[in-house]
Amino acid sequence: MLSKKTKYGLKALTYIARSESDIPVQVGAIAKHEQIPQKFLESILLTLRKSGFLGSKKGKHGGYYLRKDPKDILMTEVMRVLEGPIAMVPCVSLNFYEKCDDCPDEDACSVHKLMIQVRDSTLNVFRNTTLADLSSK
Amino acid sequence: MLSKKTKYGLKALTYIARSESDIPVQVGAIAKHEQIPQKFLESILLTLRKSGFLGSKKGKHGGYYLRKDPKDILMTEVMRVLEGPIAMVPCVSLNFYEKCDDCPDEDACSVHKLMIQVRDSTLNVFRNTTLADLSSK
DNA sequence: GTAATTCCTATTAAATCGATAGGATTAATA
DNA sequence: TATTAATCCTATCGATTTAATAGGAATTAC
Repeated sequence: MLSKKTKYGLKALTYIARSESDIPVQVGAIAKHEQIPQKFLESILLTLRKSGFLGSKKGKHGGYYLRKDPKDILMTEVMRVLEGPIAMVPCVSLNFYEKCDDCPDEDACSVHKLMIQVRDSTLNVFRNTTLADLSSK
Repeated sequence: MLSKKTKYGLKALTYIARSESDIPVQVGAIAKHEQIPQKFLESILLTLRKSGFLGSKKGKHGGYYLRKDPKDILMTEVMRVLEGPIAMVPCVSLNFYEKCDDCPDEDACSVHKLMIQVRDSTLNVFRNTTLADLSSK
């Protein structure tokens, strides 16, 4: 299941990308239009800022803005920050690899083989989708 | 993340498929060879039996056996029984559809669009993989 | 200096997951 | 028929994760 965090994060990024104006977008506005609990959204945007997708301006008339062109923001990057590993099992993860406790031989493991395929097909989607694709109608 | 339940279930099915003999395979044997807690595995095999993948024989010399040829057991079916919906969000699920509470218009939702693509690419893998593929070395 | 906003940390309630416990039922076989 | 060995069934538990809330500190526009 996709976490609410990721869902909200993607919606917020899309919202900001669609706004296009120079003035920063406020959390309150996003929360209202996308029906997201404001305090929860605050923490999500904070993560997105700390990982370099967003910039922020504090104080009155503050808010968030994109630090890169939407077409340069890949879903692989966003998903890894919000949702974590793209792979369904750590033993096939490219960025978060961990060996299985059980499983003496990965190459003989049927689950391993299957999950590599799933990982690759999902990666293929995320690698070929940018925030610009999401925010175009 | 893939649940342990699914992981163990897939390993168990593979183990049974590889055994090939006519005598039923016992939970204890699977648990031992695949390093799965036996009581947990019992409950998983029970689900797989109730959903028609496995048959069982009770009492001494009892155990589990496949009810279909491995090449006729699709990953789509197995995954739905063990892991639940293949889609990452209910609003793009073919078999477990639910409308989002928020999201007035699915077609305008960026998450929706993305998750349809992920669902389709994952489905493509599961539809083209059978237990026979998993159990072949 | 006041109002509005982001920033930060901690906490909580609920749900899910992985595993365990304890026996009831069934069947082979000595 | 008694014993043993296996599946079957229900309930429960502890740990983890998730989604959300709380409360204020820091910063900035005006």
